Amino acid sequence: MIMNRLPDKTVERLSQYRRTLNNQLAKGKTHIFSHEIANLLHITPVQVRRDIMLIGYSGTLRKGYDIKEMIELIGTIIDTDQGVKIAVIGMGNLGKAFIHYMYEKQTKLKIVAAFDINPDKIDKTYEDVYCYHLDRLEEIIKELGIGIAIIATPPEVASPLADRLKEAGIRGILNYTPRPLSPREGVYLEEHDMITSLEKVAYFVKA
Amino acid sequence: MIMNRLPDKTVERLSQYRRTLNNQLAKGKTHIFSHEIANLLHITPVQVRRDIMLIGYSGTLRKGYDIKEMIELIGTIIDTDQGVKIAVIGMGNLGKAFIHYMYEKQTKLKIVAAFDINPDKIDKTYEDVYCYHLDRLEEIIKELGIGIAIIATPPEVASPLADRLKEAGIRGILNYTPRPLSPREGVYLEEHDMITSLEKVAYFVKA
DNA sequence: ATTTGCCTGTTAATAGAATAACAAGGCAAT
DNA sequence: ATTGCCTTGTTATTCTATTAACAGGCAAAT
Ligand SMILES: NC(=O)c1ccc[n+]([C@@H]2O[C@H](COP(=O)([O-])OP(=O)(O)OC[C@H]3O[C@@H](n4cnc5c(N)ncnc54)[C@H](O)[C@@H]3O)[C@@H](O)[C@H]2O)c1
Ligand SMILES: NC(=O)c1ccc[n+]([C@@H]2O[C@H](COP(=O)([O-])OP(=O)(O)OC[C@H]3O[C@@H](n4cnc5c(N)ncnc54)[C@H](O)[C@@H]3O)[C@@H](O)[C@H]2O)c1
Repeated sequence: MIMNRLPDKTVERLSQYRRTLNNQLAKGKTHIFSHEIANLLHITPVQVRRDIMLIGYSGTLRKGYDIKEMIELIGTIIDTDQGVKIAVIGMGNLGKAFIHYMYEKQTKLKIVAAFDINPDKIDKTYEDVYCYHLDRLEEIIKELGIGIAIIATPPEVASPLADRLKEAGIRGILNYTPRPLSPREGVYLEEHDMITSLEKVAYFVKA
Repeated sequence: MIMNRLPDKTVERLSQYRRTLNNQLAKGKTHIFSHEIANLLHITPVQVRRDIMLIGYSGTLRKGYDIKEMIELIGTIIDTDQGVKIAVIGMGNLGKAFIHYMYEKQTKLKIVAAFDINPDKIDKTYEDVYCYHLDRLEEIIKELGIGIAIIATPPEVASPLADRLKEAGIRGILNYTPRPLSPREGVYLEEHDMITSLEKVAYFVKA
């Protein structure tokens, strides 16, 4: 199947569709209509159908979409076959929350290592994830074949860290530090900051 | 100043501009050019100028923008005078990370209460934030005048919780649960899920 | 057998956001 | 004073995303 680069937002929704579909499958459903998916995710049915069109899938006319097929198809699009290995840098509250969150999730994404500089955290295992000293960053990334890094360190170190990560061969960074990172050639970057979200909510609440 | 509803994305950036401007002010700068702001945030100068235009501010021609003035103006737009009070529901790793993050930040946004159902967490203070039993949710929201809630509980309880929050008079919800909430009349909703972000990164890394 | 109703798939229209283009102002150097 | 160079402010264009519109098809009801 020839697939042009999908729109950003469609990719985000595919991830959500899959999660929802998995839930429905677990409940014993085998087929689902676009408006059912839409209701579960609180978006419009048209948008669901449009996204499905973009990935080249087709439902059957009066039965809707085959849940299992669709889950698998989404898998071939957003997963890689071998799965993606992830590292968390900074084992504070936030880093731990992420590891806890990903623990025992059935996705192809797997947090396989954590890094810190605080001796209290190093060489300990938190929910199956081993924490290494930051000095070993490049070594472990190579050894385990880690592709994506989540930055959850204090803001000051985010930028130099991103440089090291790029050099070490990391292909994608998820930055939770409030310090925005400059895009680096060949490294996909995604950022999120709570204060920005909160101030946005506050603004629209005020109006 | 008559101000139409600002675009979503502009509001997000205003929050970031202010943070950056505060940093620069602390370094002793008094004026700043659009391209300097742009570099610090890794966006384009045009976009900075356009946003500034939308809020009706003007810089001086060869000196750029007066940092102090601009910080104040952004304040009048996204802050409310009395500040906004915030509650965190769910004092797990994530809830604690948020409280820690907001602690001692100089913004008008203030986390003033936490709620949980686990006796180990209740009636304790974490970084100046007191944790109440969920039973007292409505009472405390009214008493303290809380306007925004951050949901960091297990996913199952998110939806009923949102109903209670609405009834209690909450105007904005920031949902960090992977369960999408349906919009509720009169309550501004913002959501973020790490797995979606990760899968998005994974997709674009793969391509 | 025909009609009705309800889905899908796709194209067309609209809205929203980012980028490009450029006029105008003023400082600095000459 | 004139020229050249930056920088702002704003309008126009392009790009991206969402929503609307509708043709096509099948199943069930009449
Ligand atoms: N985006 C958001 O919504 C959000 C929310 C909360 C916190 N934050 C940010 O996330 C970051 C982490 O927050 P937290 O609450 O977990 O903080 P924390 O202080 O609990 O954890 C930081 C961890 O990073 C470690 N660390 C320090 N320097 C390091 C280095 N050079 N390399 C590797 N590890 C290092 C520390 O030892 C500590 O374990 C902070 O930058 C904070 O501002 C963001
Ligand atoms: N969006 C993200 O990026 C992200 C990341 C990590 C975790 N999460 C989600 O955030 C939530 C919290 O994660 P965590 O790691 O802090 O989990 P956690 O288990 O550490 O914390 C959950 C807390 O909620 C409390 N709680 C349970 N039921 C409650 C109720 N009815 N009312 C109030 N409090 C209640 C528990 O006592 C506990 O303290 C989970 O839903 C998790 O899936 C989201």
